[in-house]
Amino acid sequence: MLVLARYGITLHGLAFDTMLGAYLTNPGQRGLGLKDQAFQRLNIVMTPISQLIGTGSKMISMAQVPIHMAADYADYAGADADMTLRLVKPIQNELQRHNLLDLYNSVELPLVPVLLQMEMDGVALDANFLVEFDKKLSEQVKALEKEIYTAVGHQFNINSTKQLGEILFGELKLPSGKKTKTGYSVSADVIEGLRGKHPMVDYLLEYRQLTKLKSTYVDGLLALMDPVTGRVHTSFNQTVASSGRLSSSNPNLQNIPVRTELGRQIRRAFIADPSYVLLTADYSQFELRILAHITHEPRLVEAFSKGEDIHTITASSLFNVPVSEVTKDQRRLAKTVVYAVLYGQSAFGLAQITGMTNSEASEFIKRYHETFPNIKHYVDSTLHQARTQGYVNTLYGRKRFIPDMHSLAFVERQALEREAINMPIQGANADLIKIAMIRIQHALEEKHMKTRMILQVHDELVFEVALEERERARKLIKAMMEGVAKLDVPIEVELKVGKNWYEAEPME
DNA sequence: GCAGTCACG
DNA sequence: ACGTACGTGACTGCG
Repeated sequence: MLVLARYGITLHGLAFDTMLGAYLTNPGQRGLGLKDQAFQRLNIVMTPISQLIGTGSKMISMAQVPIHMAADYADYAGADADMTLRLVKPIQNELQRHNLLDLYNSVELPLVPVLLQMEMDGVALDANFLVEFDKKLSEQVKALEKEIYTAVGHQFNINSTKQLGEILFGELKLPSGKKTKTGYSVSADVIEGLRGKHPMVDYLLEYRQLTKLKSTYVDGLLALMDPVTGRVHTSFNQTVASSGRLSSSNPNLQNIPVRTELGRQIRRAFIADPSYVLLTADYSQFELRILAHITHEPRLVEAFSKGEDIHTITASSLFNVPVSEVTKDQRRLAKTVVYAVLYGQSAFGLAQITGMTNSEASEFIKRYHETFPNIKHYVDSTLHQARTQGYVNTLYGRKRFIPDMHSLAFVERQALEREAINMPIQGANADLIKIAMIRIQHALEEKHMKTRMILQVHDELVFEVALEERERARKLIKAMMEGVAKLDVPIEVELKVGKNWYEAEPME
């Protein structure tokens, strides 16, 4: 559809997509492409495209194909069409057996043209800002390199984990901690523990942050920007994530920095066209609301229904203090505990990321389960389903298959159990936002509005809103996102608006 | 092409 | 004693 669109052809009436169908029957599986499916379902070995156009640096495009090979290409193209058609029935049948036809017909297939439009529209970037930011980062990186070399006494490749490990733990004899398969771990949490032990440590952490920003975000985005339109066009991948989420690539616009102030500056580069503004719409604590709905956990349902701050309530319970006396730190810790327990993290893991002791962590987890007893029941029944039926599913019937865990070692079994616990929640989140996206884009089209939906970041949608449509768009988006389904708890959406993604401020 | 690291929800 | 929260993608080094 994208290729045809480049030549002004709009494909209507998309009837079936074998890749999407195969994805729903087993979203954890690799090999959903035509060649793999033909082999799996029809036992036919198809010619790989690499046999015709080569691989790597020697790869050619269709336009460079020598004419004497035209017949081979005709065969190749014919096989693609033929096998695609032959796959439809078997995949349809399997969707039906798994009760996935509804999800397929009312969510995944209608989402295709929605994503297509988002990819084609793209997002406007402020190239001048990125170039200026790049200069600042380059200068700072250079200065940090110098400081690091001086502190160590000689030059080396700071980006090489091997060289860095040898210097930190060999040459400088700093206390080494974690190991990887190939040597010392030099990840940020390890380096963090070395603060104050050597002057290069602080420089190194800052160097890491700045080079990450420069290479992945500043240089990466500039390289992928269309120089004529000034926009970047991501790909939204619909058959990658085993939970039912989308993913984004080339560039990945679902991991633009937000957590640190410096990183967050990158969001200034994401702008709206003149006479437009950016509007972001975030589902507030969506996964927890879904958990409350699935488990009917009274304390959770009550808190959400009353519009209370869920993390403050949890903190009050965990620390046994009145709601009014919960500190910021307690609230933050409560939030960490909630997500840790929700996804099955161990006391050890919780202790690692929070800095508390193992016994404190296990005490928190215990109190959490006492406060919200239905959550334990959800975990137990989900694991039971995974073991007896071999799959878990979302409210909308999306399935993820969980292999038999019987004979597995403890660690592998635990990992699969956590995947099973997480999927119905993360997957329901994905189902719901997909439905909202379809409805919103249809409404925008129907009303002939200029506003366009341009990004999805798992529980957030970003729009480029025509100035004169601001109020209409706000109401429409809020109503459709919050009304996407009727749950046991209210669904709340927070809207922000601004001339760029960084400056977006609360509406209303 | 793998491993390590780090960015996001 | 071990290894330790789910789901992604991009960049760099290195063999």
